[in-house]
Amino acid sequence: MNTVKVSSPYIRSIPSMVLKELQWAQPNPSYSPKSPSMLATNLIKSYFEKGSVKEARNLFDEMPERDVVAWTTMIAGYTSCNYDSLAWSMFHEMLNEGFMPNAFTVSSVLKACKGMKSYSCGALVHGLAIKYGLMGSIYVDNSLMDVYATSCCSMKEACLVFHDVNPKTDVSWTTLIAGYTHKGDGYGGLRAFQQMLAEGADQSAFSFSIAVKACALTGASSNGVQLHATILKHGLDSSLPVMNSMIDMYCWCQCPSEADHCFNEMPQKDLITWNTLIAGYKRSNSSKCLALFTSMESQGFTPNCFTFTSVIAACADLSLLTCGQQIHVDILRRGLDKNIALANCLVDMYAKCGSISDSRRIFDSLSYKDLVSWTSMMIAYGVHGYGKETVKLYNEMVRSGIQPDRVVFIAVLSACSHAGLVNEGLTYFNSMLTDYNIIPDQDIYRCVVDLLGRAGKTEAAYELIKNMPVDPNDSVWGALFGSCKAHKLPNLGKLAAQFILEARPDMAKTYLMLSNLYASEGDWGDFAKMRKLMKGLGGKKEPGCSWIVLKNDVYSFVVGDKVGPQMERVYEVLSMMVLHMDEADYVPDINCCLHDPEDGT
DNA sequence: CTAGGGTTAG
Repeated sequence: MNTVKVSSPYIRSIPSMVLKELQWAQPNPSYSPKSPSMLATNLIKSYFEKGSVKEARNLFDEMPERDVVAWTTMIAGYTSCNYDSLAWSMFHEMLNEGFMPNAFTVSSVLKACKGMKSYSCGALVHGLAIKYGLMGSIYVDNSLMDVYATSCCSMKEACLVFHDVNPKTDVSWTTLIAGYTHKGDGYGGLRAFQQMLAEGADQSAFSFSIAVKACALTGASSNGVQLHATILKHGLDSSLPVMNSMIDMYCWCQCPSEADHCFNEMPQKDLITWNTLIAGYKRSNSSKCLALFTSMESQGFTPNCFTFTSVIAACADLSLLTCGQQIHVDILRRGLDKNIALANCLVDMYAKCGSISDSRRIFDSLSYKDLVSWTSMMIAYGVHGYGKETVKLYNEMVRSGIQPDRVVFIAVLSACSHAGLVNEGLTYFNSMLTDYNIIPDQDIYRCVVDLLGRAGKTEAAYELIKNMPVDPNDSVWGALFGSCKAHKLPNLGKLAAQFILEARPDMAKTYLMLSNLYASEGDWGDFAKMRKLMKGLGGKKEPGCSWIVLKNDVYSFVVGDKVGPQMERVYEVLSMMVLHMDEADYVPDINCCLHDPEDGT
């Protein structure tokens, strides 16, 4: 017999080209299918590999006989295409039809549990793995650890599993380190990495890249520098993930020249290399972020959603509306506008560049809005002073079934405080505590103190501070100080200022306001003391600046600017504005202005 | 025949 029997009902959905391949392969004597479904199983796998999920499913549905391998292929295939819940229901169906899962099946379905971040699914499979005697398979153990690390808030469960893995492989260690690191616990990740070294486990590019990521999270470069040396010693600097991680670490640890050095020395780069450095510079030097973006295409790299989110955020930081609009066009041209994270970033950019109607247009165009979309739009309204709109949006969001988080409450509370919606704000604060069990942190307290303080309820704000479960930080006291200043409560103000200066002795603004307060009371001794302390800070305080974009150039101004292009014209316009202010009987409050008493500016 | 870990945004 030299042809494949094609009478099986499931074979008809196989494309004729593939059939030819199969017929050609058949005479090969080494080819001996172990089960009747093997051909179909291999095809299912290749369908998944090229993303043809529907075709894979059709073929599976038409198989007259399915074995555990076919089922496992379906489960693993769905997961590899990010259809984790479909993988999970496949597993259910398989059990219902009486099949016994093997180690392959269990590790595949555990990967689906990880994708769903489902602790309960993971625990259920854990139980089944014990029942079927599959614990002890290194694949099962490692993937179970991974599920627990991803789905539990602590690493306790993952560590319990890890403890019993024997022998531990570099995969086990990498999974453990990644568990801590992905939770944001850089020191936990580093501790696990050190333990791994102490136990003499094999080191790989995998474990190094995640360990370097852990260093990035700690924000201190000392560990990272040591790792860098070890990586060079092991010759692992040829691994892109390792070096990309290294660039990221140097950026997070404020070592831009080291990040540049790694970047320039890399003989090969990928898109992630570029994106990592671009994202790093977005946080420290937005102009350089834009410059890198401009040069990446000439080096043969095509920007993606990651690139654009950084670049759009850089435009937002620099308030470059025209630049942001041009890049937005680029995003539309490349069809990336459906990416939700990027769209959220655009909402933020337009708001920061003063074009709130564009923010709203993008927000409305989203077919699916996530928590960040709602938050971005609420913050956009908030900074523009549209408190009522923020509150409206909050209510809409809750109605649409999205659970607000800490950041949402910061947005709502600060919007309420700027719009004078005291009672609404307090209602949301209570709802946050009782309906959503969010433990208020310093930022939330600052918002509530500000809410009360702006409304003139300074004493109530002070009472709240006194009853805080943790020691209030300088920004909480700062909110109270602002209220004391606005509502002329010098004694409480002095108290608040003392607390601020205790935590932040570098706050020039606070010394100034405090000295003005002493002056108004005729307390010239304390006045002089404050001025002296302030002078001691030297030029540490960065002056606030304004700027204007003309054509493609940004012109920025600070107080007392004497040189610069067309400065005479600037001062001309300035004096005209002062005239207008006088005409409108506007008396500016210069009490909070920073000025140098020496030269009278 | 079927299974595992790492890097970039928000």
